[in-house]
Amino acid sequence: MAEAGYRAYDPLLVEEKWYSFWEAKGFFHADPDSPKPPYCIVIPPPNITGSLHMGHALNNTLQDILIRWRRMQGYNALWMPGTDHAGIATQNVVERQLHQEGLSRQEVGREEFLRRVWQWKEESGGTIIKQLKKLGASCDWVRERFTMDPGLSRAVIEVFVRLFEDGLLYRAERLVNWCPRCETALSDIEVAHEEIDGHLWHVRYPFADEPSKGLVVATTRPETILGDTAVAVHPEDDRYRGLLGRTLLLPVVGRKIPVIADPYVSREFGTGALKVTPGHDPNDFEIGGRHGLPVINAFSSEGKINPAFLVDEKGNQLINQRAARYVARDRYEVRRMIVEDIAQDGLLVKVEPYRHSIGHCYRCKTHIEPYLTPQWFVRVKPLAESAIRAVGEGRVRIVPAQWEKNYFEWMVNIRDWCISRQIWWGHQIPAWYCLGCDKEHIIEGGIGAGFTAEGGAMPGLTERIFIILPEVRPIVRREKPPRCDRCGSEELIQDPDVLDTWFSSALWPFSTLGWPERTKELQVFYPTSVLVTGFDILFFWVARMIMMGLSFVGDVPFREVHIHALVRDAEGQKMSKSRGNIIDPLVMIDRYGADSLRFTLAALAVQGRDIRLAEERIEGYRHFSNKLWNAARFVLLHLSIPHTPTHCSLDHSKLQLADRWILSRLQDVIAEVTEALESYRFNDAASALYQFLWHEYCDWYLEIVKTRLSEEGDQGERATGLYLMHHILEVILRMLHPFMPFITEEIWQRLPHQGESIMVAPWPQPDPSYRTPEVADFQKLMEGVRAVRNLRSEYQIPVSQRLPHIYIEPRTPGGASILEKFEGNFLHLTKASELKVGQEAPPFSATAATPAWVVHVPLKGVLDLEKERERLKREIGKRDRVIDRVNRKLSSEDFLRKAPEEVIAKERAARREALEDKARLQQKLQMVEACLKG
RNA sequence: GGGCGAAUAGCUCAGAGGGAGAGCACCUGCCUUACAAGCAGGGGGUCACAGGUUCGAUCCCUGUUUCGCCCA
Repeated sequence: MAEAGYRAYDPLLVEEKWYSFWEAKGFFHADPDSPKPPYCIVIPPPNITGSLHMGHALNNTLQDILIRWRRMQGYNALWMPGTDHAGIATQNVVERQLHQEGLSRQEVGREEFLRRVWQWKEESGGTIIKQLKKLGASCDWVRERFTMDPGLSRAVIEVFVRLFEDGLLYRAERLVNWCPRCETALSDIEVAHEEIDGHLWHVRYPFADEPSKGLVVATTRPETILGDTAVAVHPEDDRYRGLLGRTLLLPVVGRKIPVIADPYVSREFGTGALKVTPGHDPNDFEIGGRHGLPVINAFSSEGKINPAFLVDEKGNQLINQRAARYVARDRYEVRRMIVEDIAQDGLLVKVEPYRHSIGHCYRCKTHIEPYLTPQWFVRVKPLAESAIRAVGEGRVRIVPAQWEKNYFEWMVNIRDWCISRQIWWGHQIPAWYCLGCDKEHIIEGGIGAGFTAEGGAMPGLTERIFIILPEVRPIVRREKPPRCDRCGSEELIQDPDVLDTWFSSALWPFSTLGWPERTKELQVFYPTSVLVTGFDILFFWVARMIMMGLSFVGDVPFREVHIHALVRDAEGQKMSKSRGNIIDPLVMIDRYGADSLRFTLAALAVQGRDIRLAEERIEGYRHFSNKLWNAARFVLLHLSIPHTPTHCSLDHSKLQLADRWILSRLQDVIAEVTEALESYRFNDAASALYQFLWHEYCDWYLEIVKTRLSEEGDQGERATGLYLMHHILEVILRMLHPFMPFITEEIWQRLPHQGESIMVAPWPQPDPSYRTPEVADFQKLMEGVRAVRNLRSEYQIPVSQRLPHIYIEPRTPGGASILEKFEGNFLHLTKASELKVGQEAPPFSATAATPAWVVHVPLKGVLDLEKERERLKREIGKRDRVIDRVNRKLSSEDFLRKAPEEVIAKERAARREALEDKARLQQKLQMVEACLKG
């Protein structure tokens, strides 16, 4: 007898082996010259700084399920993998390393810094790829791409230049979202708004000509007083009408500022008087623009106080002893100092607690500062229009469709996209500036581009630093031009900024396929079939890919977008390191195997609801892996019995009811699972397989087959049973493979099989000729078996104690013949010795009724009459409740007149059945009561 | 402030205009020739609240409450 394996499945022993096998065989590779129809998914590229978290695990499990399924269906399935250079995140990592050496990136210089980033990427950037392999991801790894690869970088430059040439790119000075810690601009969507508990400070701004009186304004940001250039009131606010045109003295600074009228001001908020800080608030910037107010940058790029704020209304520097203390201190420290100083001056009227929402950097959580700097922007509106149409017309289908609404909402209100970042790691902007003819707009010295903190060069700088003013005339080219077109000067400097990482991500579906080259891959696989992602990057990524794909390839990047859930912890909290509620997928894989983790995620992936994951769930699904493993062991044990043919074919004449039942159910399940996958209902597919394998194949079919295997019976029937239990298992394995690739391969390889691997075996197709109405008969028999088992359990008769007789009265025509065909199985499943059909049962027996049968189990000597009486009363009570409910319906004229025929018939049948049950049970009850008396 | 979603068994969640379901947990009995990570059986829910539509609502509509998310 062949070794059928250990009793409990151990994933660690097999997973790595099979992954290497698949990879070595080249099963992951998609050949563009294949005649098969293409199916393509591009991976949402994980950050090179990333480590596999549960979100990745879910996202990539779902993609792998789709890819493996389609591959088995005969598609030329390409899962395009790669990673994202993650500009800010990666730069942060390497900067931290430098700091540990006591260095800054400015000190080592751009070239050396980038060398170090690349070195870090080579050493650590592949971590997440290895982790994806542990998960079982069947990506075409030989095609792996990185957003900073030469090819992809070329695509980035190409798109930038074309956008510029089409007038869709511009460089301008705008109030942008600035992270003072990362020291770079961010786009609007990289800012996360969060409510925090703050204060509302009411501050009196004295009149210049009457300092004992003044105007009270309310502010949540007293530190921005330094940049105030006016106080605004609503033009129709009677309280302040007389104050228009008067001059106020700016607290702490002493600068003179006017009172102006602007309809933007809310009369209800605070005091109805608004301090206007055009340099530090987008709305104030607008107001300032309307009134020609000066804009003061009170902060440096690090969020510290800029000496430039010390100016009077004519722009002259002011020397103010007290205010000078603020310089070069952090904005929040200065807030405290200013509040103190204002209080000292008697200008602090009151402070009230106030909850408001403020922007945080999505990378480092630092409070965002609106900050006036020159940046590059994409004019997105024209691009968005075609992208809106693509979804509106269904050329891109978003699943579940509810997300389309969010998509439209955002796209319609889209604003220009700030794409320049003041960091070094990324695609440097292909724009050059001429030191010959444009010199007046370029200032040498300072830090970064276009802004300055303390001014002057930092010690140890190794390269020239330029401030490039908004008025500069950029020369945008695919390569560095040898000389200026305008003046012929060879002194050209490249824009020091790099592009938003999402700019290169937006090109991912076509840049990875070789664009701008017209590659075979692009022809075959573009548009890709589906994009699988979380809703958190719908705007960051999905929308932008649609825009870019339409503009540059002329077609949508993918035909469908499947938006899946976010993985939360058992309490519904977002998993995060700071909360300490992380469930690490790698730990779970080590503990339970990748298959169990994958199956769990698929089973919980319900559309439109987040996943609450607890380790117990994964543990629970490990039991499912084990169940599968043991079912396979059972099959293998019997297949290896000597003289048993393992390649026998199906002899239809030998099929028994149970065989026809399981075959019929198998066709249903194949259809169900396939259909669920087609509509991204992973949970439905998973639970259909779970239910079928465990509760139909194992609980019933394998149990039934045992009777045939243990008998010295008909060799043909025995062979059919062996064949079918193998066949059904093999089909289940193929359907489970996309969900649980490792265990299914391990079992499949042990079973007699054709082909090299289950991962390239065909996906099963339902065969309607196996469907049979006898399924209903089988279900009746199952109910009969359950009725007997229930009586057994009620009377606590152990399975080891055989029941000598079971009496069954069929209640439906043909019942006796169904039973006859099933007699042997019935006896085996109930552990009984003899079935008596249609005969009167002896008096001391327990009775139960199902729709098809009345079952009596003789229990002379065991039957507790008192107990049986109570049980029968309970059963009768159940029937009474049904009769009551149905009678209420059937006695309603309206119901009889308006309800559909089938419903009425169904109710009538239910009543008839309940009444019959009740009559029989009552008869039985009378007998029991008679015995009790006698 | 605007928008979206959710509320069903102790927990996590499916579900459908006509008999309330699953998994886990719980209770009872079982080492029945694959599996105790198992087998068999069982208890348990005013389907958030209030109205409306309907012969019939847990499901559809309206409102309320609570919670979550997104945007401003």
